Amino acid sequence: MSALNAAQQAGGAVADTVGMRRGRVAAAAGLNIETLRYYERRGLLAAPDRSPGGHRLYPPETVTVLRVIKAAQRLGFTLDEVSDLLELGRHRHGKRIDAGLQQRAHTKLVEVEVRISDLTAIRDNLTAALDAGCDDLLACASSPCCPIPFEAITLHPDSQPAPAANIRAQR
Amino acid sequence: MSALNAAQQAGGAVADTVGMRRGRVAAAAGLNIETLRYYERRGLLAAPDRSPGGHRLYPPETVTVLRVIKAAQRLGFTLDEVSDLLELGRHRHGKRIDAGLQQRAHTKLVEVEVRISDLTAIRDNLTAALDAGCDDLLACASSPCCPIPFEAITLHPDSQPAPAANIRAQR
DNA sequence: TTGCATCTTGTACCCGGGTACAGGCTTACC
DNA sequence: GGTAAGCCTGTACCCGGGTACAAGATGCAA
Repeated sequence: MSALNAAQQAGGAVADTVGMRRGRVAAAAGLNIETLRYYERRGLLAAPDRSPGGHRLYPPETVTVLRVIKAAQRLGFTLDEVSDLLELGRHRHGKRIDAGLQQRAHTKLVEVEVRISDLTAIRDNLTAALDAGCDDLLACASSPCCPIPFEAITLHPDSQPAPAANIRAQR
Repeated sequence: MSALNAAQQAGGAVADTVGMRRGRVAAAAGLNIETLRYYERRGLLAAPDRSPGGHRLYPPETVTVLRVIKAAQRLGFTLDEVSDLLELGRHRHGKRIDAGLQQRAHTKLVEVEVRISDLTAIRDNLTAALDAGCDDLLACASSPCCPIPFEAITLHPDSQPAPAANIRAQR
């Protein structure tokens, strides 16, 4: 990278190859500018070269890296996991020691499937409550004919998943 | 509530009807003690009567209320929504002004269904990546044969859901 | 009456994933 | 060479749902 940027600064003909500053990269990847600095702090994004005045100058591939990070997040990986995954990709070439992405994707797949079946159960309960015409949670809790499984829910707290059926807006 | 507790304190014969203290209620409902105080702060749990020394004395129904809160959370409602729902139940009796639980359950059901279809898409992508033998995210991003839809993911950030495929342990 | 469990309060911290802001410096363009 | 946009740093704050802790008071049983 630094060799590349040095060459670019020496013979910089095309604007894009000199290096992009934060704002441009963020706009190209559809992210908030601050997010770049945040990813750098978290170790997801390598610290880029700097201009003589100290401004970050990113190579164009950075946009791809950011897209990959977002894609992996979409697949359910946390930023820590994404960080591992990228690191793994970097060191994998030549020596294939661990199972890497394949193995982790499989683990994640199982988690996602659990989450889906959990949400499906929730959906069924909501549907049942609608069909039964439930109108008051407190009344339901003491009515034997309400289909909401209050006991099942509170007596088996271990199976309690993230209460994340709620949708957050885009960030 | 306070009338009830006053009556209990006056004629208190059975131990349970005098009022339960935080620890007992929390244990009975399977919650951390601090959670009771937290729910009181959030307005989910009415402030109970106190002993002469200032200790909270909860009526036994409180355990049911807590179970209901947990059940509603499990159905995907946030604590703010649960709070509304309980309030709604309290004021609904006699005058049926708004659609209440039915309407909100329906709204929530739609949200849950969106979340399920979203997770299903994620699952399909993970499966496809496994089947294709993807090994390196960065390499995949520039390979036309990788099934992970990097563009779809990054070009339509509006459809981006909560990155909540990850499972948190029980709380 | 003593001793210990349980309670009281306020306040701070945890998680993950960012976002915002102030005060000063650099860069780009005219 | 002037001016505005953009960037630099550190630090604090946001969301939701809790959890932890310290110092002191109360409650209950032996």
